[in-house]
Amino acid sequence: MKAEDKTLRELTGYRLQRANGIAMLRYKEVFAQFGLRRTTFSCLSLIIDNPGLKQSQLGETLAIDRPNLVYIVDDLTRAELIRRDVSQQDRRAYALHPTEKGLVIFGHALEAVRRLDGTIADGLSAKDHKALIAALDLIERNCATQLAKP
Amino acid sequence: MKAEDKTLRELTGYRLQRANGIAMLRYKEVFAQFGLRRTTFSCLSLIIDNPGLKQSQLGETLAIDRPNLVYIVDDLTRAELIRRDVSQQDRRAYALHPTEKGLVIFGHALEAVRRLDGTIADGLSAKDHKALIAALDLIERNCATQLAKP
DNA sequence: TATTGTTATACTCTATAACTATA
DNA sequence: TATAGTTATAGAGTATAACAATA
Repeated sequence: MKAEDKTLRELTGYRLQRANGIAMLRYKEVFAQFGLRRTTFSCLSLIIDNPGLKQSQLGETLAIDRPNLVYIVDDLTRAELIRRDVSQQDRRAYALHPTEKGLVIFGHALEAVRRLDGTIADGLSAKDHKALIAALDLIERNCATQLAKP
Repeated sequence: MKAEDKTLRELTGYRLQRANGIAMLRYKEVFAQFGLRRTTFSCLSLIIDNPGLKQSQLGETLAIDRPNLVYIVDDLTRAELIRRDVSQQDRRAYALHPTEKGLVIFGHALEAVRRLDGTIADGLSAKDHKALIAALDLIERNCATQLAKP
């Protein structure tokens, strides 16, 4: 027998968290099929879109603290999906580049993720889907400015 | 200099995860003001809405595995927000009830969470907000049925 | 001095297997 | 045998402080 969550159901944050929680389980399954996790998938995508990227830029874009990137980048490097070259401009930093293998695997993973993306939003009209994305962006902006205040 | 996330931006899951991630940081701040965490807040809410609830029912409703509930319920009990009475019908189970203190603290926390709920959705019309909730529910249902298949 | 990446560490949430006591 | 709750443990993601090398 399930319990009533009527108080919680009135809260936008609760709905957001529930939808995100269960959706991420589905994405996790897909990522795993390619030896990836959510974080390694996102980082690989960014490195492909921005070859030569530094870890600090990766972290800034994805809101991942620098210490936590170390393991993620190690993971991608061990899997030979990216290589780390010492930056010519700044010998403290690494320039991250995708390998051939990284490009191929990411291509397949992205295809599968896009398929999943379609199924989780199945039943939403194009217009409603656009409104959903706009609403999520608004929430992100509202929360970011509120966090930035102090 | 931030990196381009143009590939990721096309993905519904990425938008959902970003919005949820940053929103949960805001909720976390509010919960902390009342000595709560996201999970203890949700559980306390359910126990108040369903006095006498068993842990197994809590877990079923919130999709929290039974082992993980032990610490959550311990936490609420230590804080004297709930009490655990051995169930009369089934001596293996505990009937969970809010204490007076639990009711008062939850009341204040709920008020603050509702205020935050308003601010994170600030800029959404009532109609758009309703559409957002409907879209999140649809995603949750789509993902649940897909997970249930196997 | 400030920044890049690193190490060490800790907290939260989640996940599985194996146990106990009741049913 | 099945269920309620527990213990132990491990995997993820996230967070802070302190350090070396470089700018």
